[in-house]
Amino acid sequence: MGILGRLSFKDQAFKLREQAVLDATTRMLASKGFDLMTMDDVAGEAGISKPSLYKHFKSKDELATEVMIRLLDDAQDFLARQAPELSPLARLRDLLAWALRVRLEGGLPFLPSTSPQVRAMLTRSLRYVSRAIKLHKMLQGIVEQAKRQGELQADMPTDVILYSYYSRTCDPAVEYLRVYGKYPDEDIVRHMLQVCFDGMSAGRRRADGES
Amino acid sequence: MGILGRLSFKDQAFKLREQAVLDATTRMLASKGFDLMTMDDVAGEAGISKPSLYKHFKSKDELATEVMIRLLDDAQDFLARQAPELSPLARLRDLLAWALRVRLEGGLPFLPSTSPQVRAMLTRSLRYVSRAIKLHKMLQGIVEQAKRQGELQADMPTDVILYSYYSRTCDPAVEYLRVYGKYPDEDIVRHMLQVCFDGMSAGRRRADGES
DNA sequence: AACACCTTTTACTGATCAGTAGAATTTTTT
DNA sequence: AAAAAATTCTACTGATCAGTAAAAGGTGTT
Repeated sequence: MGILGRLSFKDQAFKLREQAVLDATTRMLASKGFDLMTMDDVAGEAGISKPSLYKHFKSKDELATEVMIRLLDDAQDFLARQAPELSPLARLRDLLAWALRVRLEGGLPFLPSTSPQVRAMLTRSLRYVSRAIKLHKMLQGIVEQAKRQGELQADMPTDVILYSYYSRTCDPAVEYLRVYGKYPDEDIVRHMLQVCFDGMSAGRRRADGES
Repeated sequence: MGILGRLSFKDQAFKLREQAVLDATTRMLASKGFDLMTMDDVAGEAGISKPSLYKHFKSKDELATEVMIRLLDDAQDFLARQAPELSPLARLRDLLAWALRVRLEGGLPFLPSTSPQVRAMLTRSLRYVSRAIKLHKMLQGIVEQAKRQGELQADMPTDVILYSYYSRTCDPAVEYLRVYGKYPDEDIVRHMLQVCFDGMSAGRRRADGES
């Protein structure tokens, strides 16, 4: 009777619509933030009705959480696809550049720095937390490698480096540079990377790819 | 008839209560953020009733704006009181350390990085904006001085430095270092300053007070 | 002690918004 | 083309919360 075929076909269409909803949510979260984003907004932006939206995600929290999970998965993918000959520092630079470009293209900040309730919401999701931990451990490994190879300051605790690194992905300086500084996107990425890795003080030379 | 005396006495009590309200709002904003903070919260925290609260501030927006204005005034005061023999870079370090300590003591992040609507609310307030501009110009002068004296990277645009500097005052790394890293406050301040001015990369020596 | 002023309490309005129910309509399948 | 499925539309519920009104209760002033 082709039941399996029919179901999988429906499922495919369903999944496509689901991705469209996630895309719409990403745009809305980036532009209005979680609190000001309404489910009517999302439904309108995705081109479906609110009741249909609830067929996909059973609450606003779940919807936002899934968006963040997809973002973490994308980051994980990016890391996995990096050229293996890159030095640890180059990998970190590369990932941060990717995250900043995602944001500049209307994507989301990576980290739920925004508000306490959003952070609480995410930490309630096991699926989110397990992915965050996995990514964290991966980056921890890279940072420690970079320290051993003399690319990062060895006397700076790894978690200090990592938390600062994460914070750069949601750094408000990005928006200020775009809105008030009127820099093109690539300049913004370049400057953010330089400030992140080299700081503001004078008297420094970039060590780039000295593997 | 002592009318002036009576009025000024009442006024004094009124102003005292007003400061208490601002303190309470600061705490609530720091803990729950603007959206989750209710006027009942603030009234309760300040120990007065909601209608009394509205005798002081005619809306939630105005209340939050006044808190931010007071914060900018405090920053301005801090700058004005700095020892004049400090080098420009030392002044910047000093001010950032102050801002971070304010936050660690339960104060507010300096910058409305939090949400688009909060930023919009603030930019609608002339009193806020004029203070922000004044502080910005002051810091701009200090940064340019520091660049001329070779303390900051001269080839980095001043606005890039400034926006990154502002962002450090509301950097979520602070909270991560406290909650997950369990560092004492002074270590957090020290690490934040080091990351801000020297970056993460290796091969750098601190130039501290080389005026 | 009487008065005037402020504050509190209680209770309300009106708006917004998450989430849902059920009828009408479109699309897909056969 | 008819049947079956999903989707959309309209309208609703219930909760939250900013902001307000008006009566009741304090507090200090004279």
